Amino acid sequence: MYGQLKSTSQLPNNGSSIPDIARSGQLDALIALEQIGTRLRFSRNQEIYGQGESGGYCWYKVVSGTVRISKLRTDGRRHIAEFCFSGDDFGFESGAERSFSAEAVEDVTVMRYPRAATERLAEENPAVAQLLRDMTLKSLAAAQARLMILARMTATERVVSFLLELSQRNDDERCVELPMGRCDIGDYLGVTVETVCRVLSDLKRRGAIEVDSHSVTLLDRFTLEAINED
Amino acid sequence: MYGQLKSTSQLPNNGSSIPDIARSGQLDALIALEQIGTRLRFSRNQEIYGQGESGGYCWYKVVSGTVRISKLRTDGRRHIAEFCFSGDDFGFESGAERSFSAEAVEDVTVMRYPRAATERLAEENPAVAQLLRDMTLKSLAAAQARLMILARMTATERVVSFLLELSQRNDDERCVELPMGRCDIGDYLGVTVETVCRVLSDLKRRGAIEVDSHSVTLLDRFTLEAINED
DNA sequence: CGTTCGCTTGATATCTATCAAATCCTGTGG
DNA sequence: CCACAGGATTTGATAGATATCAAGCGAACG
Repeated sequence: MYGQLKSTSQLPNNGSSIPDIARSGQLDALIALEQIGTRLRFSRNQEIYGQGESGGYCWYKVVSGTVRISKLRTDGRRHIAEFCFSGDDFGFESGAERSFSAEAVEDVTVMRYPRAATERLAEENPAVAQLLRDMTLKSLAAAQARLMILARMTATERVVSFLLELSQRNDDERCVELPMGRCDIGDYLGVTVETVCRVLSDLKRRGAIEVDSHSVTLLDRFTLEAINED
Repeated sequence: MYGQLKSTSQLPNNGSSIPDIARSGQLDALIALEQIGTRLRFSRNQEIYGQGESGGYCWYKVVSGTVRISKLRTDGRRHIAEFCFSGDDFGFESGAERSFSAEAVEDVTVMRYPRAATERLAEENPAVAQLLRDMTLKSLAAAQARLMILARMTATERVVSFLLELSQRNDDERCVELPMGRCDIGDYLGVTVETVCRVLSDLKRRGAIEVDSHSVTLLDRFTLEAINED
């Protein structure tokens, strides 16, 4: 669906033609970015990049599959900062050293973009620069929304907000795929695996959802929205 | 210390001189941004902008004082996403509508920058664009670090990480000023006021800190760092 | 001087983590 | 195709942490 686009004619990669590129819009910006990317495949649980790795020198886009961005603390506690699905960008970091690691939740294909080339492109093409800013802003908004959830919500509210979030990213509003395990969900929501299971079972008992190992069907959206209110 | 700079000669605001501005570096980018800002004052608890307000059309920088970025849920629970001290930028949002409000914790002076002019500047001057991206990236990193804290840490760990965070932003490493109330701290850390008090009292009993209503002295940094480990 | 608001402490209730065990999947090899 | 091993999921019992409710204290302010 995604991947390396072939329409190269009007987009020379050398930096000598600023005026040409500067006039292109968001779409051309996207195409220009595609040009400098490499397509990569990772299998289940394989590491895409590791915490502490020196390579803050690129960023990524999920082509297909699911990626988790996580951090392991010295005491063994793990936190998942984000799940990335196809179309999502990840791997932006300010420092040179990665403070998170990225792993494939299931078999995954990603595009990797070198940072230097991206910066160059951004310098030449304001539309690219704005695109990058928008991507970062979007990530920021998502992180802040999650701050709210983790700060104050109960386990049930967290799980429900997670299910509703996933359902909004889906074509099918009723059936939510869960490519990640219960443990991943727990580490994402800041609760234990057991709590995730108990909440799911409880929602099932109440008739709000149907649970399967790798998918959930939202039966009573009204109840779920009520739990999630706001 | 901050404020509207006076050295205007080489920085015309009309958009007709791209080459001139395009060659300037980060410092000039900062100066260029200062040019388009307005200085404003707010008194304690006064609203700088409100949740739901249409004006995502500007962003701000704290000149002096402390600002809190918060969100009020329909059920009355409040969450503070961020405290901003002098030098900090705030108010970046992707949507047109504000999803958070900003209020003065104490008497505060800020610079306000209109978004349209900023965007124009970013389009003309790649250094400005990169500066904006870096600011956003910095906010993102801060938000993700806090995600970790809120997701998995105990009340004591949260309070200690808060104190250490504040002390790092201070000149005086030992004495931490607390311009915000205990309730604000609780809403920032995702715990109740009572819990904040209890943790502070406990740390005091253990000899790790000295507590005053509006300041804390870090007596035993070793113990504090140990609690905060990682 | 009294009022009010913010801070602190205590008692209890509630929620979630932890520990333990049973059951269900999934992939593998026969 | 089936049996089996190992991990993931689910459920139960209990302990621990924090919220909630309640009351006392203290400082700022009219």
